[in-house]
Amino acid sequence: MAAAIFARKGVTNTTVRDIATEAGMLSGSLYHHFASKDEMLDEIIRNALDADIALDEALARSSELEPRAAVRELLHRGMRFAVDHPDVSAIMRDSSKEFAGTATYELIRRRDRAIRLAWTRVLERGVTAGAFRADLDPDLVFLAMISVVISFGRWYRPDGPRTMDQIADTMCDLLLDGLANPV
Amino acid sequence: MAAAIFARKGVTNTTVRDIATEAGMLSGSLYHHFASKDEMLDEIIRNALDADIALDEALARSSELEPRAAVRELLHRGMRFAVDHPDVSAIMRDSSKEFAGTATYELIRRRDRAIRLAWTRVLERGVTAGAFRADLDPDLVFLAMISVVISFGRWYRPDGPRTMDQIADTMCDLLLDGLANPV
Amino acid sequence: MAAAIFARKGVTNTTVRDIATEAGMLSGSLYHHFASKDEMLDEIIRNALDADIALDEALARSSELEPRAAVRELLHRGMRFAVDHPDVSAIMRDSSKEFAGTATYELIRRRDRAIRLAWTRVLERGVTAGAFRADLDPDLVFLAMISVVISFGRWYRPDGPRTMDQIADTMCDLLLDGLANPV
Amino acid sequence: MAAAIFARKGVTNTTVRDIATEAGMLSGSLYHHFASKDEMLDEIIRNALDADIALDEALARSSELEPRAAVRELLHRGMRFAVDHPDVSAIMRDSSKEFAGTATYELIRRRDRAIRLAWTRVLERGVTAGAFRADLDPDLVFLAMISVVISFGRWYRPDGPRTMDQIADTMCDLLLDGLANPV
DNA sequence: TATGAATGAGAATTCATTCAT
DNA sequence: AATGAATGAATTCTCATTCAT
Repeated sequence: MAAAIFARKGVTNTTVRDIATEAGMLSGSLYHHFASKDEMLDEIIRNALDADIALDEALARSSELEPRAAVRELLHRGMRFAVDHPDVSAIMRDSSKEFAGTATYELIRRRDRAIRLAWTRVLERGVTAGAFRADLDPDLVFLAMISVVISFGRWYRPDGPRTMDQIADTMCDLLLDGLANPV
Repeated sequence: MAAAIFARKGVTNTTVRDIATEAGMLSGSLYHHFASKDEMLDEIIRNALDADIALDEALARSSELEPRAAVRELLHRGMRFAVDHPDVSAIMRDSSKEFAGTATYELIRRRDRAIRLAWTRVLERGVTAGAFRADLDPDLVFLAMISVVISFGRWYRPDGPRTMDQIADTMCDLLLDGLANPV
Repeated sequence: MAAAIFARKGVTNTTVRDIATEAGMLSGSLYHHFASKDEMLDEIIRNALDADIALDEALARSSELEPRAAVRELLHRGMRFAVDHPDVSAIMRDSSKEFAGTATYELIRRRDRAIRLAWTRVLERGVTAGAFRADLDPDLVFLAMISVVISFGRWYRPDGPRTMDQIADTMCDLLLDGLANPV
Repeated sequence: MAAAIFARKGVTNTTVRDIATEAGMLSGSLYHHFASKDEMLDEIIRNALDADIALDEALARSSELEPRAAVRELLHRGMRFAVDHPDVSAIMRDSSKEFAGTATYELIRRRDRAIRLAWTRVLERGVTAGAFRADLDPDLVFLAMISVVISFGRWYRPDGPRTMDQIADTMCDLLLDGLANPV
């Protein structure tokens, strides 16, 4: 509820009164449920990320999938999060600068690191296995892929013409095999 | 000067006093030079975009490059803008929600449309010429590529180990030919 | 409360802090009760005028009084308003220029028109009935009488030596029969 | 020049920049001609009133006119001032509250007293001479007449259908002989 | 739990005034 | 004399937060 408003207007531009009105009460009443606006934000972010971070960290350790399938898995997972938590995705993508330096922000950075680690493992294993090209800087490959996932949340509409899975598949096709026809 | 602070802290979180202090004066003194905070932002965005939009609109009309070269050109152009105007890039990427509905925002949207049109033309011609795969939804290809360009501004550091051109080239290699080794 | 300060110092010269201090609170606290300084003024004016305008408009339509009695009635009514709403009278008389162009100002002009219409009807009927001189420009007669009513609010003191009714009666005597002794 | 702006917008609502712009210079440049905004106002008022006050004070002492003619003279004189000094009239009528307590304001009050004195003398002599009715409170007669003069400046337009002298004559007719037809 | 009144620390903006050039 | 940059105090308004009821 508050998450949706944070996502729509940005965290700073959302007033406590905005949230209270949406919740059908007065702004002072919110403080019976939350200690502060910051705590509301923190709870929203934490609820969405805690399970996700655990998963990412596990993923970085295990993952026995074949390289191409692993890439597909990671891309799907990334997009799935944006679909499951559209508000939190929007807040992290568009507003996180507004709370830089807070514990909440650190949580987001921890997740970013977990994701980077998981992807890096997958990309390394692909190269080692000969499935992936060795001439591409793996940092940049990661950045390209995560860019697609991050931006996905910006334009994806659940009621649009393509399902998330179709989109993820197409993006995988593009990233794995390229836009160009083989010569 | 103001642009850098807007970029670093977000537009709403930047106070007029922040800008004035950075400029070595008191907040009221700024109004000798600008009519309002909004006007300051508008001038910053407009200065950066006016020339760029003209270029994008021209590009959408002409461009006789061979498809692969055209994709390289567009990616370079996009990243070049982020390098030349890092603050404006950051503001547009992270803060534009904060001034949705203003004339300044409309300017940004106009540029977005010009860019989309230019890319779309290039991708269509590539498919027609047989250079690009016809099985990939061109909207999604565009979105993948623009995602890479947008996110590029988020992590690129001018004093980093790779030049912008190297990064752009690698991203083109990836997007054109794919991550996977041909079988 | 706010009305008295507006009346004493003028609207522009009254600060929100002035009003808040008088009300025993801080300036920001006023905004719990009013959306803006303008709204405060508007409510003050509107509360005083709404009923009065209705009355004036009714008066312009009906009124079957004998001409001399009708003039007395109008003069009494005008002065009565200044006595009942001394602050609003003062604001309208001395400060209305400060909010020219607002909806509040239009309300005042609407009342002015209603009053002029009511007076004009009375004066016309008096002339037709032969009770009033036909050689005096009725516009000027109206302006003379309304001038007396408007200025009345400037100097009348409720605790002064004469009651409002006495004053109104004297003014009627003067305006109806003149200062000079008949020859 | 400044007087016209003060008159139109009110003193407080007129900025030094408004005046400077009208004078074709920048606000700082005005201070080579005037020490302060207050001084500008003071000079404007003083220029108009100094001669007038002297005249009023002389009038209060001398004046050998016959009572009816004296009333006509005073009314004409009052309206003449409003015609000759429309801006100063407007400032005194509408804005003087804004500078209550200043030396400039005292000057205005001094003129008010001189005028009241002159009128009072005339009215007293008229009653003594049997030309004016003795049953009308002379304070109120004065207030009625000065009200007409003050308000005159509010609505008089030099390019209107009636000249000032015609208006003054009609007002004298009304005030001296009354609105009602003699019975 | 909820209300509604109040707080207090800013926020953007205005404006008379100063002053070096 | 005029400019243009800067000042600093004041103004309206916002908003997270508190607290008695």
